[in-house]
Amino acid sequence: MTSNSRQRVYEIVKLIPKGKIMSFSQIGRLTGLHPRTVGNILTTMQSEDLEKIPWHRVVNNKGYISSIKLGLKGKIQENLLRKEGLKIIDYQIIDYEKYWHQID
DNA sequence: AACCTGACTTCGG
DNA sequence: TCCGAAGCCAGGT
Repeated sequence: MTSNSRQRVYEIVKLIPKGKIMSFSQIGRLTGLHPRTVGNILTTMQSEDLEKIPWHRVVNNKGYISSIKLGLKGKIQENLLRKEGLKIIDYQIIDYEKYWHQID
């Protein structure tokens, strides 16, 4: 079910602390969804959810802001992450390995 | 039911 | 190390 998967993804993303990041594949493992599906869910978030869920803390496996493909949203994500103290050059988070949020 | 698509990953050269 | 191709599969049409 779509909304069911969506809620599972939201629950995980909500757990990411400020200044930390998670990858699509990490979230995929925790929710049992394919990483691409996680991305699909995040692209189709309603504006009401965008305010409540720290969607900007989700990046790809290489610490790259892949939402740049969507246009403006990518720039917004970059700005939000910078506000949380991350250094980013050309949508690539510097030293991204240090910022993974691990859930065991 | 079949086919298409994508905020992804992995692998081979 | 860097790129492109191949694999992936849930959702939408």
